[in-house]
Amino acid sequence: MFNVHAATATAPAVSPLPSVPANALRARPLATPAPKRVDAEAYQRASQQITDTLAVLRDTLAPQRRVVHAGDIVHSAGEQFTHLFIVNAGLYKVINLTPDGREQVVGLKFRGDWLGFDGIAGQQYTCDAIAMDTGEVWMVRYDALLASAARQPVLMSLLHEAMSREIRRDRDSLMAVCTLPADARVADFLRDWADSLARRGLRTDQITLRMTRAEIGNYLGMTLETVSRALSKLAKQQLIGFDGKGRRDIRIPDVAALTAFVQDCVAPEANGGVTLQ
Amino acid sequence: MFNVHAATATAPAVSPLPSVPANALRARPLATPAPKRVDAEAYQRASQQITDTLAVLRDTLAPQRRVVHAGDIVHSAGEQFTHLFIVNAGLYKVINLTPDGREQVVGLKFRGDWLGFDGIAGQQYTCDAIAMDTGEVWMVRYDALLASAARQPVLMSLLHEAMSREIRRDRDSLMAVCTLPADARVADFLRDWADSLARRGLRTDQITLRMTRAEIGNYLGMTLETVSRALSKLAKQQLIGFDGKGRRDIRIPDVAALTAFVQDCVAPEANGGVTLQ
DNA sequence: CGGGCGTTTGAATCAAATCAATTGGAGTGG
DNA sequence: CCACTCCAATTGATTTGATTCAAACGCCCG
Repeated sequence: MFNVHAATATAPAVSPLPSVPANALRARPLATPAPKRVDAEAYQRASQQITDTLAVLRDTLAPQRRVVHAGDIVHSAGEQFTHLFIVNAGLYKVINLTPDGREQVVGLKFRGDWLGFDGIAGQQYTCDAIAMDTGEVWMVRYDALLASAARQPVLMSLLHEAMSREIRRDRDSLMAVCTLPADARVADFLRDWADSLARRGLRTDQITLRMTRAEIGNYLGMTLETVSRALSKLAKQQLIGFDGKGRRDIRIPDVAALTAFVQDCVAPEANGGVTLQ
Repeated sequence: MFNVHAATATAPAVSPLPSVPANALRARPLATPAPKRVDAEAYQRASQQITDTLAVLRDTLAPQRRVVHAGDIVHSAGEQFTHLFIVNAGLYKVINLTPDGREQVVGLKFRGDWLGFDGIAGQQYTCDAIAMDTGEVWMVRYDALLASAARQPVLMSLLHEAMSREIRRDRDSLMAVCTLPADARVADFLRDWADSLARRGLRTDQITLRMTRAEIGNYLGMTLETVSRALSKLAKQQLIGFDGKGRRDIRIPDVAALTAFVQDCVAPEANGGVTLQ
């Protein structure tokens, strides 16, 4: 893990394509600490956008609503693909399975996310989607969705954007697993969770993980002991705090500090920060 | 890495949903060595399907063709999203970037794959797609594609299936990185590559990696030295062989043996195989 | 022929997994 | 209410797999 070797060690190769230089993005200065108010506005906008999107879907599709409780299976691997599911409320884990018996949490879904995209290609779902809490999903027959979308282009856009976002997010997960050490991965996981909540207009200073350490570890590619140690370390540095009786309620006083911690793991000497071990 | 702790340690929770039991798929016997002829037929069918799909896309979209050479940039992160790209020939790497400067190969694309899905959501690409060899991509304006697809539903299906496949594949990558030790990951990488070739009607006993060890390692989340060691180990066990002058032409006498090697890494004692170290 | 790059291989080090012991709640039943 | 069990979580000791550091080799190309 934590590979420092360069990835793109290929020849410069003058490109005939009408595109910006390969390293246009890399050339920009690192660390982009945007002002806090802008973030707050952006989050509020994102939250409103999710609400609006759900309203459109509800009004144009009149989806079948289904209330779920912790442990309920929304769809499972091997099952015939018929529906896509839109998360209106609750929290869901997506579990992938391999023929040889390995299984892993490969995604977590919140309000506004969709479930079941993996089923489109092969006519059957290739993973389990399980509710981790009481919630509500909207069921939409895929063929009905296509029919509606043919008449209402906005529906098609929403669908494509949701799939596109999922592809992006999966890639980010892969990157986190491949390029961050265990501590940073846990920190990034919490940061990401808080961010997901923020973009849905929820408070981020207090999050409730509805997962065991084993599940978190499975998601992040490490053992439960390593997760526990990482959390303890973050707590010792005051980056997180444990609230309530159990150790699943986590307080995040400053999300930006978590981000900084991740940064520091990536480039320890770059930042002038004191590495208080 | 190589987490053995159970992921789904949640309460059984009787589900009101009309779905198969959670562990219906897991209960089935492991190891599914399908007869070889069936595989060959399936591969041929897959190959024909890709060819047919490309023919449909060519005929209905009349896409702009673009010849590329090794190192050419198909699209790059930050660039305005306008086109999707369909790979007609060649091999491409997809490189993801983070604001803090990390970069990673997050995907490899072959004939029939699409490029650029990540750009749909935010109106700009979030990664670089770079040709690793001479090839040809077909450029399709996204808005034009939507317009055509509105009239030709088959186009829409092809698009959605391609996106769905990508989501699946990304999840499988994540699983390989999270649940397999380094040696197995390299073996799985080669097996997957051979499989990709086979499904495109190409020979699999002889593959040419157009990547450095550093790039392979970056893709698989390990260092170049570890990749090299893993390859040497596989070669020592006759699972692969080095052809030609350089060490990038790899001969795979028996793809099934590679699969068995991966299996054996996952469940060493389960299989009655002799663990010839 | 010599320099540069990619690759291999060995030895030392380190981060994370494994093994093991203990703590702490939540739930159950006397 | 308390004793009991069960499971999640923490923490420590040890092992191990992968990284890091280092050296050498082979190939391509000027």
